[in-house]
Amino acid sequence: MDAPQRPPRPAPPPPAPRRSPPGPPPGSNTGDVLQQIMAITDQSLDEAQARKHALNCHRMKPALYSVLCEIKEKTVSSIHGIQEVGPPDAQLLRLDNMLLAEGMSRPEKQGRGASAAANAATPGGHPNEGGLEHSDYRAKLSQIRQLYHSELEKYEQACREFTMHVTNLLQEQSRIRPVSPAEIEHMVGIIHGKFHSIQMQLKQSTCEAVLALRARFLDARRKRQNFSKQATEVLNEYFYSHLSNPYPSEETKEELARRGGITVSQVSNWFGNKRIRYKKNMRKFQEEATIYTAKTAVDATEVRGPGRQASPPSMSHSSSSGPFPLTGPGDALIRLQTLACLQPTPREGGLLAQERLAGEANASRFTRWQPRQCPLRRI
DNA sequence: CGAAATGATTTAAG
DNA sequence: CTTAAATCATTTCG
Repeated sequence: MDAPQRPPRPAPPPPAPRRSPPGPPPGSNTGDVLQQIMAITDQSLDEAQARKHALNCHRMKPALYSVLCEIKEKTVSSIHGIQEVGPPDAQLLRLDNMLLAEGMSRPEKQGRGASAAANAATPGGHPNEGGLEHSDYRAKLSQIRQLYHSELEKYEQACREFTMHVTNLLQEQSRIRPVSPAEIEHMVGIIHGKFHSIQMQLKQSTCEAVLALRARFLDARRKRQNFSKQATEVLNEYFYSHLSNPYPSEETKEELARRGGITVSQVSNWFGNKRIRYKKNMRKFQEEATIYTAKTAVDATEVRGPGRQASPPSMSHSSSSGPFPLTGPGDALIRLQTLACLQPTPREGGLLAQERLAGEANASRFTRWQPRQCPLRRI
């Protein structure tokens, strides 16, 4: 069975097509070879090994090898030309950054980054919330992370296996045909590129999942809860006692936030909502206004609580509102505005009333935040 | 259950 | 950045 190397004999015809005695046209030769190659796939491993061995020992092998070398010489330039092109992976970079920021990039550690990000992303977060919601959120985040890493690991292992397989194959083939290490490396690079794109898809979908989760859990609109009585009271108190200029300064906001047990952002939100809604129709707030102005009046005249009124001296008697003691003008203000709204011809009457009031009760800024008449006006 | 109330966000302007 | 205005999503109320 061993066919030791013999000096190449003069010239036997090319590796005769074994299967076609009648001699088909030479063009079908390659087709024949292809067919055989395909057939190898179906053969058992033993057969393949045997065939390989036979091929290795074939007497024509050196000749074939040299021919292949020649062919390669001619095509090597083209191979070089196809050198890997560095794909623009700016997107990948972005995804990586995001995953890193989301605490996704470390395998099985505590979701530290995610938790921090979550806290940072909820400015209006109540101090008490966070326990239950966050555990749920973190559990789901961890689930995503786990899936992500198991998939990643799977892909990486598959990539390694496939790379090794291809490398072995090429090394095996290098006995038959010339295969340079650079070519193997090139092939490995291609394989890695393919797996890289798969990984990118994985990262992208992970990012999407995280974003969806975030949108679902961290959007405070979905988990809104009304303020406590205390907070509402504090806010309304300030609002109606500074009706002429309901724009608390930053320090005042902090004070209100502290007293109401809410955040400064929430105070700002509240005042924004309150101003616009009060302006929208003041009639609705008349009762509330009366209540709170009366309350502040009581607070201002009678020292009810020991600490209650002592701390905010700048708030209790607003210096900007002028000298009126809050209850009288405040009340009158409400009445007048209400009347103005109820006038059949609100345009003139309302403006006149408002201007007269403004003139009487100082408040040059008074008219500023109430530019429009009451929305009763329909034209 | 539907409407009102309400806190938060988005959009646009300064 | 702050704010007015519009809008959203939820909670509360009748």
